[in-house]
Amino acid sequence: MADLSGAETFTPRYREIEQAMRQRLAKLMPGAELPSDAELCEEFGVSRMTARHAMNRLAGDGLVFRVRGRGTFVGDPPTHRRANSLLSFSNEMRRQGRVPTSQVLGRALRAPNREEAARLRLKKGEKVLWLKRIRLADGEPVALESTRLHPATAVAVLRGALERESLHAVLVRAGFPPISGRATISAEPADADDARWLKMRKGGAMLVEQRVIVDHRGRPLEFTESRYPADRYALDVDFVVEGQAAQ
Amino acid sequence: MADLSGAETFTPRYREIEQAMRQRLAKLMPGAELPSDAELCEEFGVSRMTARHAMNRLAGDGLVFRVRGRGTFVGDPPTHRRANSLLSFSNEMRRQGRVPTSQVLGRALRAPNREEAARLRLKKGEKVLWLKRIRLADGEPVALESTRLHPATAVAVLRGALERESLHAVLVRAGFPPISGRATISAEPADADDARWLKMRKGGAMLVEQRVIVDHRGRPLEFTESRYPADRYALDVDFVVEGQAAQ
DNA sequence: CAGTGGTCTAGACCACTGG
DNA sequence: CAGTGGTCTAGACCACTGG
Repeated sequence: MADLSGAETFTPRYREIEQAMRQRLAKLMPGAELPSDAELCEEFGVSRMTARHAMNRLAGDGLVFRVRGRGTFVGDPPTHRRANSLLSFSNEMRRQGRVPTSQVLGRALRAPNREEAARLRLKKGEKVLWLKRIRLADGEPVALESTRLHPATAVAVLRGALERESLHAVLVRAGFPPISGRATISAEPADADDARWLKMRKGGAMLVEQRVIVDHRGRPLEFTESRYPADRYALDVDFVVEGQAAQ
Repeated sequence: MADLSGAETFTPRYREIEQAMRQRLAKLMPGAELPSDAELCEEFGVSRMTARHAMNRLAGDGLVFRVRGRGTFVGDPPTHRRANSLLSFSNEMRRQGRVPTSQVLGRALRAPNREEAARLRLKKGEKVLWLKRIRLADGEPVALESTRLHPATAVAVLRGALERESLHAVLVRAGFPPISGRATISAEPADADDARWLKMRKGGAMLVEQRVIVDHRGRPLEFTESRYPADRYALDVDFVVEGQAAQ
């Protein structure tokens, strides 16, 4: 049995250093000099490879930048590298001044297929909680959503009133706060299901988003496919041009 | 042993391994197993930390994934692009081990329409440099791109050999380095132009990306619409769940 | 010059997966 | 069980920056 919520206590040293530095960074000005690798080794009692591991992770996040021969410095203010933030459908619609509702088409605990097992990193024998919903804005159907959840969340989700409250709210309350994720966005022709539930023509263009959302330890919580009729939805993405970012 | 002969030619060992693996990856199926760290050490004659460095870079790019206790495997098909960090089309395709080419359909300096003037913040009387290209990967048409550039870039872009070099390379050389931007992603049915140039059925699903790219002062450099046939392209987006971001 | 980060070695122990 | 990737050590030489 996979205990997603369990007390998994091991934290690598580089992670501890990274977290300590994150806290320190919040109080410093951009451009301020940070301890050298050698100083970090001394302070945290680790070898240089371990200290570097921590600092290179922060550099990868854009929080610090490292200059050979000079040192390590606090990066630019976080408004520039503001990550794209995922709104729950409910919050997103409210922000647009529309009233979000959902219609639950199905909810069941069942055996995963190969893709579901891989995406959610299920162990052999674990089931997946499947959830299919229509998402509406002001009563108009805007998306058809298939969500597959890690079985650890099953009790909370099966009990939740998903017509009224957001899935993310249920997950947070159950102790599985979704933190970040990755989405793949593509286009597809509408299939019979799309046409039926979203009241559109079969073969019409759909925007399709598949996303995996993970918790604070990077463990997959949900794997969702959202299908939007082309004329009812679009996504905005901020980006940085490669090779022109910090350093 | 590291090559110490010439400073300008120095390539770290992990870089060499990384490049060698990139080439190998292009020929493998997603999910295929790759050499273990130990095997890479033997093959390339390096220590494990160096082999790991190379493979972890590939993992960071999503080209491979590593599973503790099992091994390292080829990642999902690479027609996906990390939308948060914008690669030039050319670099993106090269990273996937494909050969990028372009066919320029048109290039002209002309009066902007209302949207172009607004997006590029043109002053009254300023023209827009319009550029229409088919982007190909290994000879297969993958996108139809309409780019509108700020007139300041016109001289450089009109002179550039865009069949062979990337637009971004031309902009950088001309002193207009693209830094960041915002994209809006939607889906649309293919129109007659899409059908003609991309060799697809009219009305088929297209992934449509509109983006504005700005320079380091936030001034708009280009406004581009890219149209991808649904079955030949997808975008990846990393995100942070709202209200749960680290720090 | 002393100090910095970049690269690299040759080991080690660990948790984990599969047969 | 043997094999995997994750973590870590205690060294090393390097190119580079500044004073």
